[in-house]
Amino acid sequence: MDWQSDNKPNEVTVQDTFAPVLEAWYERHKRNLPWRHTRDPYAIWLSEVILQQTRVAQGLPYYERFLNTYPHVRAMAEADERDILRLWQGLGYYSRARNMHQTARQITTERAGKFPDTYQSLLQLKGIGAYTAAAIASFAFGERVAVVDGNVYRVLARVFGISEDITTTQARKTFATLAQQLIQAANDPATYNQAIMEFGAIQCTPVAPDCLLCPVHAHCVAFQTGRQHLLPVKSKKAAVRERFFTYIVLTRLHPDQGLQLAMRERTDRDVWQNLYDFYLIETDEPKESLRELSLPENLSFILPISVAQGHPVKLVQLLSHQRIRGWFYQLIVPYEASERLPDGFSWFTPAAAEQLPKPVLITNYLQNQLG
DNA sequence: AACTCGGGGGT
DNA sequence: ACCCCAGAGTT
Repeated sequence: MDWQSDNKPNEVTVQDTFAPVLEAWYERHKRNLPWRHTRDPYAIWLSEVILQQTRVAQGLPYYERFLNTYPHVRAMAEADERDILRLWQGLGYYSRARNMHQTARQITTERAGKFPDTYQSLLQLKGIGAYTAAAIASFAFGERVAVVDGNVYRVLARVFGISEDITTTQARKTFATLAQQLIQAANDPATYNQAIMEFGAIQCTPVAPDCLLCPVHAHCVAFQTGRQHLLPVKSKKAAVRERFFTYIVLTRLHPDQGLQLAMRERTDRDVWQNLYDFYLIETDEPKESLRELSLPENLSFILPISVAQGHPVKLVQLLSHQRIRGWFYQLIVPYEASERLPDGFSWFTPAAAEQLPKPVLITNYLQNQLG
């Protein structure tokens, strides 16, 4: 007997008991997380943006640093985007930080710092999609709107035996509709939303779910049919793209400030937008030396008069969708010629470079070279 | 609907 | 290796 079986009129169905059971489970098992002790929509919004596609353990220190640095939305609005990105450094998906900053400014200037307080109005803001709007609306304002995140897909797919491919638009509708039905029976919408996500994170885990101690296993289609490991169904992703980055690390010796590095902001519509790196030549094949490269015009002046420093440093950065192999050549530019840098580049001391937002690959290189 | 956007942790 | 993570924006 599963929870999809026929509902007779005037009979308590499992759809009525699912939410209260999870709420009860939550009160016994919930973790103590800082954003669960506030109803400040700003703090909740911040936590939700940080936690998009990010594990709690990874996001937690960022949440604390952001809230300390920018205690309210106006403080974030008044910050420089560069400092926001620097604080975000290492979290990935940097458009989250840019959109968050834009939304902070909009709320500060157009709404006098007051957050929208409904699901629909929250949805209008940059960086707030269906999940985040539901999370803020329920946690901060008590609206009865169901969150649907990766945990919810997994829990509902298993308990209700739904084998639709969760990457399809049709399946998203199926799960959203079911989730919205289930939250109707919740004692408290905010608690229920927290509960189902916590349940997915702790009990109904992707691998080796703890079914024997699960409070709903008697009604779980997946458990009753031994299909826990087969649900949810998710089509495979595209292969990882291989990229080859040759970095020309131009350096000079400033008479007063010592060593400096030439860096620039990445502005292309590509990975690491608005982060800083070095002069980059990308090739579609690995290049074993500088001689194999056809060097661009804007290096033709500076390169021949510069002095290469030994062997290149080789580092690999693995992203979810790309594998970037970086070869770093350090060159020392004669100080007399060092003002003629390619467009967009400026000189930074190591201390100044430290303050710039950078990809992890670049941070690792600087760490290796400068200690 | 398909693609793109990071980085880290678990198995 | 592969999978997943309190997803969203763009094409």
